[in-house]
Amino acid sequence: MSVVDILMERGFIEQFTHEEEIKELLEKEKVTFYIGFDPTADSLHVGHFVTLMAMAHMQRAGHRPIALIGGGTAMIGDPSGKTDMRKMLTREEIEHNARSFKKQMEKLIDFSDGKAIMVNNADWLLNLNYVDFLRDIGVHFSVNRMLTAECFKLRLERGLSFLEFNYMLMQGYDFLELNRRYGCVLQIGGNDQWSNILAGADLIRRKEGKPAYGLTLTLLTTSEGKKMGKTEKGAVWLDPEKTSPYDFYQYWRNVDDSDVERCLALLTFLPMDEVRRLGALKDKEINEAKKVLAYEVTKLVHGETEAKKAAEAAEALFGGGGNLENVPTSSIPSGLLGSKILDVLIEANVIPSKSEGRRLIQQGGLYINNEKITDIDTEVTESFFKEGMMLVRKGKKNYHKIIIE
RNA sequence: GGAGGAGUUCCCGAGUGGUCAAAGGGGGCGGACUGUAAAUCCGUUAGCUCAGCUUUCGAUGGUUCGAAUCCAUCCUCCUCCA
Repeated sequence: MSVVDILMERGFIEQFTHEEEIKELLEKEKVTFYIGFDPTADSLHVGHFVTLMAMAHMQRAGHRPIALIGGGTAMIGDPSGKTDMRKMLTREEIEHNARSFKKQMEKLIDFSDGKAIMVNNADWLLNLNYVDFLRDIGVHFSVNRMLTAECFKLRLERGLSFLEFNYMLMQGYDFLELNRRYGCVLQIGGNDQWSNILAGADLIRRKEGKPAYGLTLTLLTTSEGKKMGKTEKGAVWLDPEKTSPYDFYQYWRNVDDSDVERCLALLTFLPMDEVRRLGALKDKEINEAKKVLAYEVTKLVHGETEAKKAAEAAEALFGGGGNLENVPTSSIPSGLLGSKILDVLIEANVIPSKSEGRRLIQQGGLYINNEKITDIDTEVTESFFKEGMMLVRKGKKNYHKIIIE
């Protein structure tokens, strides 16, 4: 079975520039391909994770991935599908973010012995000479054609600066540069990158007279078409400091029934037979599939130890009994004993404001040690702490363990 | 460069001197129902010492007993003309 078959079976691929040729190429040769990452945050999120998985599948099949950090292009900002212009980042921020990305990628991608490469397009983009670039690259781009590209459509209505309009040339040039430097012949990206990928492949064909290909990956969306990986707290990050392994686990534990199979296929390495079996479970049964999904994805991102801890904590809280050791914990200074419950919860970061806490209690959503709190003026005394800890439940499934420092 | 228009609470979007912490929708949160799911229904959604008070409608000043609403300046964005 070729990688393409694997990727297709698992539902990764959205479109190809040249379907048959790509299949043949990937079967016969070891190919160098690239995927771009915008270093606009200091961590990757679950949206990137699909891409990482595709990259990992490719590498396992013997191909060589290039992770391209868009240090140069981030200074421009990709207008595709965005309604707003992107804020500009400093070089220091970009470099910091790139370092974080690599650490996260190493969980899935083997960078040893040049089996995968990370490069930053700032290396060639930042020193370009404007006129040379226009004469060399600019000539090959037809504005008429660019204007018809899907990715500019929205922005043509809402406004597009010349700066951002150039993004496509930059990305196209990246592909050309990678082709020249590393023999990279394939670009992979999210489906929103289609126009940009085409631009690059075309450019290589024109400049070098050599074939170049592209393919796009499905964007991780729910069955309703909404982007996945968004929570009330924002994106679901791969960085444990930004999204704790427990929260990360819970996110996948709680996906919609209808998304389970898709997620298992895209986000784990489980064999497809198993994926289909789990995805076919009905009603209560599918909870088993969700546990597998949560465990597997957490294991890939945070490692086996963390995944086990998260699963144990969830089991203890929701399955009843068990070990509460790994439940998310915050601590309060002992001086707070005797204070009102709201002050304690604020200190422990369970609630963002007292107003919200008050509302929570009034609506009957706050439990301490599984007893509903009805009095706003409840004082937290030592008797609330069993074996040194107090279990707070906010709403139906939000647990916090509070200990005294 | 010229002429118009716009900037509202997490998002979209009403509001054009007091009854506005600001309609409506989305999202979020809480509750009911459940399977730690979805759908549905109900409540709620600036902060605080919650009776009351304080800060909020691009920014800064001003008019007024009183401004998101009027005036001035500035910033940002959009449209048309060049």
